[in-house]
Amino acid sequence: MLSTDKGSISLYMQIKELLVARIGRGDWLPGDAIPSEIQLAQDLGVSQGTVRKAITELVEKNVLTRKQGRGTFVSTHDQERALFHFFHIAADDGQKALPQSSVLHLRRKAASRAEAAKLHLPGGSRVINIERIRRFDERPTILENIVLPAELFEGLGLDGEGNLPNTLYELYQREYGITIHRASECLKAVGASEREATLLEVAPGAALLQIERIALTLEDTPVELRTSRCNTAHHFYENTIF
Amino acid sequence: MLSTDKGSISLYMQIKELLVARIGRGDWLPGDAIPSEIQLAQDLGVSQGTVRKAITELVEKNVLTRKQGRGTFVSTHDQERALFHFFHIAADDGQKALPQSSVLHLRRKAASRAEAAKLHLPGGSRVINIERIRRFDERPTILENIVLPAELFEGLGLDGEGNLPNTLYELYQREYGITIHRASECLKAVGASEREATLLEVAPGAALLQIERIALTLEDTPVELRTSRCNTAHHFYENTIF
DNA sequence: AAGTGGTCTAGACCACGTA
DNA sequence: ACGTGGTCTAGACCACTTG
Repeated sequence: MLSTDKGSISLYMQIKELLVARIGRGDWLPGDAIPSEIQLAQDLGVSQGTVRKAITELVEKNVLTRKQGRGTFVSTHDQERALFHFFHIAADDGQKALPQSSVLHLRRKAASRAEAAKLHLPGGSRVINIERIRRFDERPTILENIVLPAELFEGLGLDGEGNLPNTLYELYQREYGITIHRASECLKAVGASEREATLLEVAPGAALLQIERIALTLEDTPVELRTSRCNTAHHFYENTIF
Repeated sequence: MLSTDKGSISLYMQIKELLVARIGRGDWLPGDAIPSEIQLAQDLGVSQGTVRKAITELVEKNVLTRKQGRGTFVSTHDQERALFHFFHIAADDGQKALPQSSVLHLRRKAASRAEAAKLHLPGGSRVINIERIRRFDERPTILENIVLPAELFEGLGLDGEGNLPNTLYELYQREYGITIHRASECLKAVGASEREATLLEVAPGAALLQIERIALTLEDTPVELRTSRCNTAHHFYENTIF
């Protein structure tokens, strides 16, 4: 099981990988408690400190959550996490709230070459394409275009298009067992097209903030492409550099 | 020195604060080695593991850098750090390089009300204002407007305006003992003014990416305001969410 | 009271860099 | 050879949550 050979990687690293593998395999679902540190230490034949070090690094990566006196749990995608971890738009007064979403269309299609490449799919794979508009206080502010591998999200949206929840990442996790752990975003300033201008109620050519996100699972598999175009007249994208 | 009372915070936290205080005070300068873990443990009357835990958290915060077999050092602002930690603009082909900078003007003035508030200065304090343009391959791409408290950066730029290095954070650290540890950025898309359009060689009203940064020291004191307006026709702002 | 994570110790041995 | 950080152990006690 665990290797203590001279050339092998450290025990706590092996334990980390083992835990990640078991979570990825679904042994423990988001929200479940994993065995206690002492229990794991006995099972694996190492000391508690070694298990603890492995768990500590997974807590730092947001994979696990410790609760003193209760146990260690697989992290979930609650509203909190969606809001503070993956949603970076705030109002000019500093207030942060999730906007209301309404779906403009939801359809299946063949992936474009660029989409297939970014999602690591074979050329011509089927994808689900969602376009939705997000409003703060009734004011349309963000236009989102989302692309998902159809294979991974089978049946999504087939029960009526408008039935999607506001926080999609909760849905991915609950219904499809897919947990988004990382994302990389590319931001540009672009001019609004005629259609975008109409939908976002701005002048054609007005400056919009474009955010291209690739969302990844724990194993770094890309599973969602999301392009947002955002009217930043009364909102901004915030980023903290540590 | 260290308190082991019941109500007090944990030993390793106290050690962390002590180390931060000594670094802030200049006991060890950036690039210096701090005493070894064993040495510190003896001095403080705790075990190596406790010192180690304190140091580990400071390494994660980029305050210290460990080098196996050599020691633990106060982090420095080398080019690497400037490039990968605080500079988030990359070319469309993914290449990342620091642009060349040229100063448009450097002057002293009274802080505006907003500037004073953001820098936590008393109203009407003197500030240094730098405007510079940054070019990738001769193409003007970023217009930067920088505001610094004059008190902290005495004498900056008085030896000829154009003499500033490309990576200012290195200068702040080397010449003024000020190390930038954190920054918070607010991004918007804005239309180019006439002047900006001329300088950046774009059409007036063209969409520019505006980045407002507040840079902070280890003690979370704001010491620099930087507003960048960036032509994102061939570049983008990248952000990774963990 | 029992079980969990959180802190801390004292010591062992390994891997690495320097002299 | 020596000193540094890096890993690991076995055990202690504390703080918190739950039955």
